[in-house]
Amino acid sequence: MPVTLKDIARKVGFSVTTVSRALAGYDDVAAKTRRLIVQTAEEMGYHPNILARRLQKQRTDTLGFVIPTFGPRFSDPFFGELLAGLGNEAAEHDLDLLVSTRPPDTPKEAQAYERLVRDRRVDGVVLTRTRINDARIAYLLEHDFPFAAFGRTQVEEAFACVDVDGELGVFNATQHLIELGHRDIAIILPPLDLMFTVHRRAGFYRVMEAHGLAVRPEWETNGDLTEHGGYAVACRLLAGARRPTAIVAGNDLMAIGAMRAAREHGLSVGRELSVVGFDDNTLAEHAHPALTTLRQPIYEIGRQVCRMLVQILNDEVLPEREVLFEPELMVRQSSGPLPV
Amino acid sequence: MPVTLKDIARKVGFSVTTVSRALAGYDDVAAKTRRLIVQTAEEMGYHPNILARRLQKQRTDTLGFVIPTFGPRFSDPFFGELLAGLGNEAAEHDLDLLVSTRPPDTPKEAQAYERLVRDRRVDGVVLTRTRINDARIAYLLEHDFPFAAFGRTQVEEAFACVDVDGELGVFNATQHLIELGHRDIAIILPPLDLMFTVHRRAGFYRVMEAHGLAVRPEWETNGDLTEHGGYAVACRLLAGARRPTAIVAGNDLMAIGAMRAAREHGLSVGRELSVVGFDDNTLAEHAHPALTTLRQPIYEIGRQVCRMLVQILNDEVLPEREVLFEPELMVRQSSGPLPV
DNA sequence: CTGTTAGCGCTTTCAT
DNA sequence: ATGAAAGCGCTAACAG
Repeated sequence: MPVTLKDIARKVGFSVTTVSRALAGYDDVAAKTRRLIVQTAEEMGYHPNILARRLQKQRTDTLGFVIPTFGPRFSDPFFGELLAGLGNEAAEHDLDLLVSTRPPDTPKEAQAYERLVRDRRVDGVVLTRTRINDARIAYLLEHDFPFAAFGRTQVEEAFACVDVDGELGVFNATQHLIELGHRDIAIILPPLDLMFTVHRRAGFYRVMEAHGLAVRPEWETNGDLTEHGGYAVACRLLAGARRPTAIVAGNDLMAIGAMRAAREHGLSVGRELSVVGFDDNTLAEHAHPALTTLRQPIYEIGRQVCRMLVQILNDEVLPEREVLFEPELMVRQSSGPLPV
Repeated sequence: MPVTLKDIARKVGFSVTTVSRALAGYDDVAAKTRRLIVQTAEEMGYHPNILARRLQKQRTDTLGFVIPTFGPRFSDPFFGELLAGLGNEAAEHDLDLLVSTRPPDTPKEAQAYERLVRDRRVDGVVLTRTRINDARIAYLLEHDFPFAAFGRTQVEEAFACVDVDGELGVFNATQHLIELGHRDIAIILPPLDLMFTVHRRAGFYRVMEAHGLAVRPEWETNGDLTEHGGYAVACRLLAGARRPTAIVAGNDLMAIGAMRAAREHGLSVGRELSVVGFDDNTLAEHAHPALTTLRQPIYEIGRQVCRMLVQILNDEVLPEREVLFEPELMVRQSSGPLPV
């Protein structure tokens, strides 16, 4: 049986109240008494029952995070890094992190959020991969539940979020291709319901237009953010009558799939076909050829989102409601000059 | 303010106790009363305060999982998949999953476990990457705290665990290389303190001996399980006076690093140098060349470990204390016949 | 079948 | 400076 306040109180001959206050560091306890209590607690190996404390304080001191997964194999290293950032920051604030994995935009996912919110299992939640019409956000807003998101959205109400400037990123990456001489550029966008697709698509259109290039409709495609998806879409792209000379992929995983497709079509990546990705996950550098991509500081983003959520929970005013990071173009060997 | 039992009791004119029992499904409540109560609870939108319930029951209904991470970038997709298995199985038992990320075998990691165990934040924990002298296991055993592990170990006491037969795996993979004609085989083992290194190493020695081949000491190396680590070790291996014709890597990430090193040394992987990995993560299939590796059913393992832990928590007897999966050799293009 | 009473372990008025 | 008492919301032993 663990030691309770009552046990200590009995031992030192003071009331539970006084023991509680002494340990909590209130200043209305005699110095001598406090010393005695603190030392006794130490000796007895006292550790507060957090369940009791939580009930009393009506706070769980826990944050929730539902990771969007497709199959059982949630492979994107992206989430691992985000999770680490979130968790480490949470730990610094003495908060626990409750994690579950659910397929996005499904009843199962909705249930996971309901569980967190209406059963009050957590004090706040972190969202990622925001969607254009995001039921999660609507739900959280409606229930006035604290949250912060990695990703902006289009709802009226303002909420705390962190994002990477995907429009700028794709603009820069595509411009890099154009500077290399490419004109026939295809894009494999993420799924259309995702918010960051909107930005990346906008960046693509903006840069193409800026250079007087047309976006060929059959070259604007969508993939599911997996290697397999990228591979499949790239196969279609390369099987067409007219082939693009460069492909902008919505993330590194799809870029890797696209490179594989290129090889199978007998194209040398970086020479006959250029490919750029987005994320700069650890694979990118070690892929063959090394992948030109846009670096997102995911770990930092995780920390930042968490920090904002903590501020909300502490009723602090956020210095800025929306924090935008700039992706950094990492030029490697998967992109090269247009062969003449 | 959320609806409480008291609110319902007041409304229906029964005591809190009766309401509690009716809702809990006890059969000592009049059918009519129960119907009234259940319906009223429904109408009022009642949801139990789980904090109160937890305090009363002295159970958290939560499982803990500390992911071993090195830098901030915990990239191994391995953990993502394990997490999904764990979390989904936990959800089916109505348990929450508390996750944190800590560098293995450090004070920070020890603190994370103490937090979970002595603050009673969870009912049980899941371990992964067991170590030869595993302080975590010693700690949990000493405190009689329920846990289940992915990975065996060498402590006296028995505990519930799931593992993959790494000895068999490496035996088979290496045998595959030998059958292809390879004699000069190097191995990049995981760090020496990890338990699975012991098994994989044993498999390597056993198969080499079975074929009358010597293990050259300078070809038995260790890497840190990252692409970078595999790359660095392979570079050393390939810079030696005498080169191996095949490399067995401790996991897929290191194998990918090794392949990169090979390319930089002008070697064609699968022809001039064969490489095999371990895990079969999603990259393996999409790497270039596609990686020959050993498939571990990580997601299933996650579920299994969780299932065992749940059984322990329910005081059920485990059908088997140790569950061993067989890895499956996936032959792809990174391994090929020894060139003549 | 239902209610009374007690208690999980802690925090927090409010007296003294 | 300290203690008594109440209460967070729920469950459970015991009466009746």
